[in-house]
Amino acid sequence: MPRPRTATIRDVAALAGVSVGTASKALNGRGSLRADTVARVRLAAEQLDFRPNPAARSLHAGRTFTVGMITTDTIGRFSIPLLIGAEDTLGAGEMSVLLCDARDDPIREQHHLRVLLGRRVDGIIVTGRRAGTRPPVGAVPGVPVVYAFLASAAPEDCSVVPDEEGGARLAADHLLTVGRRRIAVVTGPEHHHSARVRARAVADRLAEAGAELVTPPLHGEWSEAWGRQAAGLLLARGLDVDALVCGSDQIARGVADALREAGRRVPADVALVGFDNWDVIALASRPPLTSIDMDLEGLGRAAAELLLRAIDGDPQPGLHRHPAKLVIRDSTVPA
Amino acid sequence: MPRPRTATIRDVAALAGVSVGTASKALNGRGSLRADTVARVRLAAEQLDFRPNPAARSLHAGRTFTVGMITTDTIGRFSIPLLIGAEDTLGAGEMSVLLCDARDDPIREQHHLRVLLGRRVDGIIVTGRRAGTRPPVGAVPGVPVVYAFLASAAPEDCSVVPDEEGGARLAADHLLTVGRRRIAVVTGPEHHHSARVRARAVADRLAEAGAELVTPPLHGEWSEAWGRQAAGLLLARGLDVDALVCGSDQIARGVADALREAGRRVPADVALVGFDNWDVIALASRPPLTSIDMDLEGLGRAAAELLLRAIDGDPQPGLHRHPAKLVIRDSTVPA
DNA sequence: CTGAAAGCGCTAACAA
DNA sequence: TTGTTAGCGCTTTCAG
Repeated sequence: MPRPRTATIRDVAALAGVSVGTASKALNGRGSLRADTVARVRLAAEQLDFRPNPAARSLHAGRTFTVGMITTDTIGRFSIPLLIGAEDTLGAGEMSVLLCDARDDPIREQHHLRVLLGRRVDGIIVTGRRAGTRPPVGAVPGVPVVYAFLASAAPEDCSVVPDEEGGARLAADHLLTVGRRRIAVVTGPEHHHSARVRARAVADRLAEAGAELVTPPLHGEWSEAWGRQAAGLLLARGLDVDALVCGSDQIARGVADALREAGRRVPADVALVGFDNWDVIALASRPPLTSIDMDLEGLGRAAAELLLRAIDGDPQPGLHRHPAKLVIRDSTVPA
Repeated sequence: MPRPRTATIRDVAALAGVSVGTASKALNGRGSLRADTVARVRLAAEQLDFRPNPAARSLHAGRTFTVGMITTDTIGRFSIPLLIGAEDTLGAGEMSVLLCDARDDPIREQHHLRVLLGRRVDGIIVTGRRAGTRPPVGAVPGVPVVYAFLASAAPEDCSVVPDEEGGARLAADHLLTVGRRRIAVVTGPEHHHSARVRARAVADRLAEAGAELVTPPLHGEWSEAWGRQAAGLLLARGLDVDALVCGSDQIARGVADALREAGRRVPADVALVGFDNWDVIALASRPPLTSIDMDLEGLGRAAAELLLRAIDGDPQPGLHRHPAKLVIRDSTVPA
């Protein structure tokens, strides 16, 4: 099945009546050529729909104009927006993205890393499911690596992470602004970095405003079921709470359901802020959830930009925080 | 920033004390060489961590061992599992995947197509958000294309789609098996291909069993809100229904919530089957949803296999249906 | 201003 | 059994 041979620069040169060298210069704007020569070559290239063979180009340039993206997060909820953002800014240049899914398996990750290096990618973006930090990928001689969403444990590596603390402060801020003072936190497992960081940030922000959490953070799973259970706990204790900051939209939605079923009104009696701004959850909730959006797509773009700079010889090592945004919906401010 | 030059085959040959041609043969098992020569070359390659330069290999072979995957579905809920499946089987060989996100924009799609062809990919997988068929991508001279999840409108193209009809029949079958006879359908928009196909398949299966739908399919949005609304409608009409097949898990979850809040028990009074087996929804529902799983990851693998065959000169044109699976949970069979 | 030729790293004829 | 060489498509000196 011989693919119709794509036009080579020799074909272009022949059609334009020049040598290959001249054709190359004309197409790349190198050297100095007569204007009409350039025009003739350009025309010939156009007619033949000439596309330079990237293999040949790479062979010469020592670059592949390709970056690898290796993700640990099989589920994809977090890596997808990241990937989209990264692909967007990389594709805007002439970079393409090689995708690898390591499925949370260090062996597979190492395998993919070798494959990517074998393919001579110009750079690598590493991402994965939520966690505080991760061990750096192995030795990658001369190929820049940017960690996105979760940071490398090596502080000199380049990492871009969501500003979870800032996001949590935004949530607290917002609740204070709408007049709430008796605030509690319902979040994920205590051993989970995000859960701890966000809870503490809320507490800190309240402290700055002269308030404090009504009760220590309630830790559980990242699930609606835990949200329902936590709401039950709070109600059973008879706590006087007028707002909750939840560690995820799923938790917030569970809380909303349980409160409604217990006859409490959201937000009239209790205002609710979620985290992640995961539309499927936040919009389906009754009422729709105010939520903190980590702007993962923007984070992906930022990671891609850092990688491009590193590839261009201008690395920006260290930890970069990407700001979160507050998205206001009915669970704090009724329509 | 000169990357530490990776070892070339010349280095290997020099270290092993042979010519490059011999080294090449030794490494690729070509020609006939003395065993100890082969061993010596292999050892040298090992020591130098030699990786053949793919650009050079491509230049010679006229292949890139790369396939493009171009997705229209920005949201990613459907394309992600597909992508994972495809990446899995492609990566198992020596193929890598170039990812492109067209964001549901024909212009971007065309752009990415040109980029992929410019990169001389060996094949292309096209996927996108749910719909019946889509216009074939433009002329792709000699590069095999497989459409996954949604079919090309051109019947001679190779497409792999979920067997939605079979899935819907599974749902009906299951309800009949657990003794339900008064069955209705709540699904997505009437103009939506999947909604129509699934509803009709349920009706057909019931007809085969000598039953019929209690009421014509209820069409609405693919949302929980519509599920709640539809349940309200059914209750208001006082219909005697003992099971519902829903067009999506979201609809099913909305139905479940509304039924519960109206005092009906699921599944004791009304059994519920969803569609998509989207764990976030199906598991969070009260009760967890029995659902039809389209096995998108398997579908992605199937698409990749078809593409590999086409690349190897053995194309399988036409429409291929990938079977769906029934996943039983509490909404039809209580724990 | 243009052409000829070398070379990027590798494979595959062909010679030895 | 091994070495030599041409050539994949392109860019880039270096001559002309």
